[in-house]
Amino acid sequence: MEDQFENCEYIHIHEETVNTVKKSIPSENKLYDLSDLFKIFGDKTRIKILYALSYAEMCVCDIARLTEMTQSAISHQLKILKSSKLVKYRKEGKSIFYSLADGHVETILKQGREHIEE
Amino acid sequence: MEDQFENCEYIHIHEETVNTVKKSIPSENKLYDLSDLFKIFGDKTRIKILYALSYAEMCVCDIARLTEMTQSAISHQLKILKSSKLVKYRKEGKSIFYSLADGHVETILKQGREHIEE
DNA sequence: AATACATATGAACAAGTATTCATATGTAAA
DNA sequence: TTTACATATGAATACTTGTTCATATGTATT
Repeated sequence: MEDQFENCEYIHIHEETVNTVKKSIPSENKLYDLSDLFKIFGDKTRIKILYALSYAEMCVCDIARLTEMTQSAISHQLKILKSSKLVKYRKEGKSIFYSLADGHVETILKQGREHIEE
Repeated sequence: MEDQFENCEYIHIHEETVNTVKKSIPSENKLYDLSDLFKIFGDKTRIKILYALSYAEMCVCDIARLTEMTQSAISHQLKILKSSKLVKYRKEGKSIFYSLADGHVETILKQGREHIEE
């Protein structure tokens, strides 16, 4: 990683901009957590699950059939969605019903959709 | 992909839910585009670039130094951010100044941050 | 035209990840 | 306490992707 700036002349006007911005951006840890969160949304299967749950709570098998994917695949994905607190669940007999954890999910989906639909 | 529902008994109450939800969720193409968009946010380097540009327009070299990464890496990432219309740019002499393309970026970042900070 | 700076790009490698398959765990009914 | 259903999980594979390295293109200055 040495000489990483070999292409850049840093005796110029933007020196100050870099320093100011460097102080303003969130910490490394926060950026890490943020990108981790958005990674979750970066998969078609998970997006589909999240959209589905925005309309109704559903059990694993329902989601499997809706998405036409295997029960195993959905279960793996739900585990990821659970661990990032995007979905919550409740047990009822043999079934487990999943639903969205909070309103941020829908807001994020909405903003994303607005962006691509322009 | 045969027998993908072998674990599920579909002679039960949720039949109707599945059908209703199936009609409500966005099309495959839209889900694909959406997940593609969020993939962009799912990388620490790109998140950092987006945050940086939310404070000031910057040239490639400035961003490289700010992030302490190579010019090449940043250039590759900017290409991705350009092609998904998250950043725009203007030329000035030898430099190219990048900035955020629209307000959605900041809204999405803000929502994400709210989610992880709870 | 030649030089120097700023940015872009292609190929290759390393690291991460979504799905499948087989199987395990949990839960209720008989 | 068997049996059947619902969900979870570990390992393996195939696929994707971020960075590096080397080099190319673009742009101004001399």
